[in-house]
Amino acid sequence: MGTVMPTDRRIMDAAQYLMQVRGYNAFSYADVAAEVGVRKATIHHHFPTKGDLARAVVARYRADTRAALAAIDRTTGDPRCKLERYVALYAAMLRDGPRICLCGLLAAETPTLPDPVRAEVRGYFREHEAWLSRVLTDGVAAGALRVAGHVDVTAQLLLASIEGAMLAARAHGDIARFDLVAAQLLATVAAAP
Amino acid sequence: MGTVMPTDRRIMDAAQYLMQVRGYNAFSYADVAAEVGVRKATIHHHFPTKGDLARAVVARYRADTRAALAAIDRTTGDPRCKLERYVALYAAMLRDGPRICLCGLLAAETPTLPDPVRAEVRGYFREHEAWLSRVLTDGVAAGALRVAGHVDVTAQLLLASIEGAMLAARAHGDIARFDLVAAQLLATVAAAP
DNA sequence: GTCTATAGCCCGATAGAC
DNA sequence: GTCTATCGGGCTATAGAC
Repeated sequence: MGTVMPTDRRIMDAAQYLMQVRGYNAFSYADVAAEVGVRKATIHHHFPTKGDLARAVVARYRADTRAALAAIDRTTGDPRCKLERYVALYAAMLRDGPRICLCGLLAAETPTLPDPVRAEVRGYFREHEAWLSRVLTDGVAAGALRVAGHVDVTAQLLLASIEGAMLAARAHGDIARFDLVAAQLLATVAAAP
Repeated sequence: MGTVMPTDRRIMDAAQYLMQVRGYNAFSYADVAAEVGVRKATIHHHFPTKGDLARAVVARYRADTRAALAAIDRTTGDPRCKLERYVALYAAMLRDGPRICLCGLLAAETPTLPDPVRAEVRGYFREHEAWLSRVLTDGVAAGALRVAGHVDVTAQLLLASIEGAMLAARAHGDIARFDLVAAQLLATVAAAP
């Protein structure tokens, strides 16, 4: 039957959840240990320092979302459809508990992060902006999208607005706001021609 | 000659700076005390708990920005000019040290905030969205602005995008990105007719 | 209103038995 | 690889002298 999930994966799952809810500075080894059902020392065995744990979690998060982008590319060729699926990734996250984008939250905490974690977060932003930029470029070339201004800046605007919309939804305690704002964003910034 | 600034104001100034850099969960009474040049007990005398201090700081921040919005309304009647000045408020904050919008950062930390602080942050978002909504409504009525879709949602989009652009600038360690993205935002979402 | 001193707790991290 | 036990330190908050 189903294989038991290894301890280091269960630790990362718990740590990711806690970080998406509370951020880097407000979760502890004790929190993770309680969630997983092991002792703090066990976590230190797998991830010696808190920075090590956070770095591993963000690196896996990047890899997971990279795979999600590849899946989108494989599934559809329509640029507007790609952007809608991209937004849907974040909407699903919001709907599944009080979580927001891990890298959006960590971006806010940038000045307090260990250097390796900061580097991973920066990589996330670069990577997603590059993917969005490519989708926009293809869409414009194919005549499927209308973009005003530079494509690269528009890609940055898309990511920033999505991250900001998650923040605002959290501030209001109203997840539905994200869907409304994101829909308006796509309609305005990457409009049909 | 110049009056000496009262201790409680100096405490709030230091606390606000630290909160805009590190957030609620990563600043301490010891940090504030060191910055102000008093002992921790002195801060507890003026603000008994950390939640009291944070609430007072956010309430003052709201009042300050409310005054800034009123100043914009007094200075110009042109809606596009108002929006540009609004963005300039945030750009000035970013340029003046590693700070971002206090309420954007606290929004990310929402689940860990004391209730009164959370309420103040929520009030900030409501208030600014309402002001933006009014500017957009006036601009559309006067034929000075072109807004696609609902005005209220567009106002929410504007605020969310600005907050998100500050996050992205922080993640990249590149303040200049904010100005580019914000300019593109205004040109696209609240375009000239 | 500011200070010294300290309580009581939680933190990240380590040592060493099993 | 997981445990018990603990270290050293920072945290919020309080008591009480001046």
